[in-house]
Amino acid sequence: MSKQAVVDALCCPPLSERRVPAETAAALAPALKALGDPVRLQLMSMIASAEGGEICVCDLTPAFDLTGPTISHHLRTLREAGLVDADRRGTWVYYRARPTVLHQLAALLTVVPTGTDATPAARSECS
Amino acid sequence: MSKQAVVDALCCPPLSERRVPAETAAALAPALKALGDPVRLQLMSMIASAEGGEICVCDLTPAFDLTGPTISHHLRTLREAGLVDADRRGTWVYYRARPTVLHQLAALLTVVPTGTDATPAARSECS
DNA sequence: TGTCTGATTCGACAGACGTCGAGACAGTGT
DNA sequence: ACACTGTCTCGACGTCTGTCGAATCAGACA
Repeated sequence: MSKQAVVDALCCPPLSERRVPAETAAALAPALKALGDPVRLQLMSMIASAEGGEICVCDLTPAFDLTGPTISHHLRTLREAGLVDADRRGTWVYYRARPTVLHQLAALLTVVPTGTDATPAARSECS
Repeated sequence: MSKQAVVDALCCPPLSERRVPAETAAALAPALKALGDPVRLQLMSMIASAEGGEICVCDLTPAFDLTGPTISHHLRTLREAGLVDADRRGTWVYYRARPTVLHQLAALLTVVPTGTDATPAARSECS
């Protein structure tokens, strides 16, 4: 995952503070795109809000009116966007959120009060 | 724009605090999808960070290696997602950011420290 | 080993998306 | 009225996406 490495290396000036450079846009857009589907947004939320920090695919699949392969496809998309991580434990596969990219997106979308001045309060911590 | 009304009416429990309901996901996903393209992410940033709060299409178009119609198409997508507003003033058309949806997205993507507890500091103001 | 269950991959299909060129529309200025 | 400039709409194109059923892979357990 070389793209993942790029995402990890970038950091988070709010979108409304200065123009986001092409490379940052290219690196972060795939994560936004991955969350830009209602099913994946719910999946992401279920994973991120899961008790114990992880959730089994077997709990994810029945929550939607979709087939197993389709859910699997959406989970793969989230995985490739660097938003979640999976690991198999015995028969079941568990998914866990990766907060790093989520942090970056939240910081990017933070709106500073007025157009041009830099407000430090708007900056969330970033690796 | 009935979808826009829905977006405006919704509000912002962080994605990682509790599972986002299907209706919220359906309402917010289009905005994330709209930002999930590198060109549109840069356009959004240029608009949101513009001096005076607005920017002319004639300043947007030459910043990309794309034709006018293509930029126009992307701007329409942002407009339909409720992220920007346009108005024509004489020959030129100016675009302005709508912070409401951006606020909601930032709040949604905010990651609360540990899986289950609600942290009030993570909540940004929301109309 | 064989079989069963859970999850992923593969192949296919309809629909959506990003891009372009050509044409239409809106305002300005002659 | 006419021409010019800036922006948008339309139609077309190849590509990507979401979905499914069928097949495959990974472990568990007889």
